[in-house]
Amino acid sequence: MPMSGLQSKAQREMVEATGHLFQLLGLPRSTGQIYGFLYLSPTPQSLDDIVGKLTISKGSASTGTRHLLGWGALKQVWVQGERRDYFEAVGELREVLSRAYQEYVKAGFGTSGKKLARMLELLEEDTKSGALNEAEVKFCAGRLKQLDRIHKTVKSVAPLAERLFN
Amino acid sequence: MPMSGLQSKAQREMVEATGHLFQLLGLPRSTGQIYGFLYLSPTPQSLDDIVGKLTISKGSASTGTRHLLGWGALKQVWVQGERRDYFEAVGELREVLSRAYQEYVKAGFGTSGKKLARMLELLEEDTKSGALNEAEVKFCAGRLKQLDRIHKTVKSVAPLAERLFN
DNA sequence: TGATTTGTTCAAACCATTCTGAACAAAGTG
DNA sequence: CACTTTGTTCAGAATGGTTTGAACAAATCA
Repeated sequence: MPMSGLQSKAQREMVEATGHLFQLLGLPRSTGQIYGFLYLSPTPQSLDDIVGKLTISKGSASTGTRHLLGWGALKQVWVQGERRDYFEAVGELREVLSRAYQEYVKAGFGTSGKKLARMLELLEEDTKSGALNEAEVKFCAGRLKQLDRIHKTVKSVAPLAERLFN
Repeated sequence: MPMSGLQSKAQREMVEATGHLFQLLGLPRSTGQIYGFLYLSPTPQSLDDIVGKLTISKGSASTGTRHLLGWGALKQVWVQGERRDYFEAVGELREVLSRAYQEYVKAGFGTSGKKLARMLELLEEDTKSGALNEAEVKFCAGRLKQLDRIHKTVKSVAPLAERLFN
């Protein structure tokens, strides 16, 4: 019985949604659940709270929270007189997203640009090694060119997209 | 020994890149490989060509090509005097991406908007059922409001993004 | 100091998804 | 019609990644 500890239906829905979203992004579902839970938690929650409310293992909770902390999506708060760590979602979601954008999307474009350049080099090699004849090389060069145009086009929206978050 | 049949290094790199990309998007790697292979193939290729060049199973090749066909990323061409099906990547990548954008991104935003609305309803219920007290509801409402603002902001770029492809 | 609480780590279990390959269906050929 | 070629389907194997839980480390307490 997952999430058995969650009284609020809104919270349950949120946990489900963020879990699903993370999964879609290729990240651990449990990490998303943790974020969703904390995002709709009015008060800071401890590791054990998370374990209890979401009924996930301590291991998942621990790695998940550290992941999110590093990511800047969570912050640790110390509750007076309490020994354990408490977590809450950072309020400024725009900043979190902005950071994510920088790290993921922008970096991604950098590498894909490099990959394109690399492929043009390899095409050069293929010409010399005779792996492709002249016509074939020409065809491939055309296709790569097309990719490059699209790459540039999409890249051109980057500065605009950045302004959305900042 | 995967991809042993590919002479061209550029093609090999492309196959690897598209395979990786698809995987990242949560789609079958082999399907991506097929697309990459055909994208840099000057001539149409048959199922058996694909099986041979990429050393994937016939099953994967069959389902992959049908997937891509339905997706509009591939087209079938009939080579005269040949019985088997031949495939080639569609030249207009922008159209493919445009379609993908429509189907994935736009649809995704639709559902996430609904999810937000649903959560506000549930918050209502939580108030009545007493699952959350007044202060808690207020807090959650604020957070959901924030999500809604972000949602609207991102949505506002949609028409602009669409123009990129069209 | 020994006992307790709390967080981390990691090997093994688990789960979901893809891939394979063989059986099958459909269509073509002689 | 029997035989070949070609594509599809699907049950089971393989793979990749997450989750668990128990052992461990670190810190606090008495």
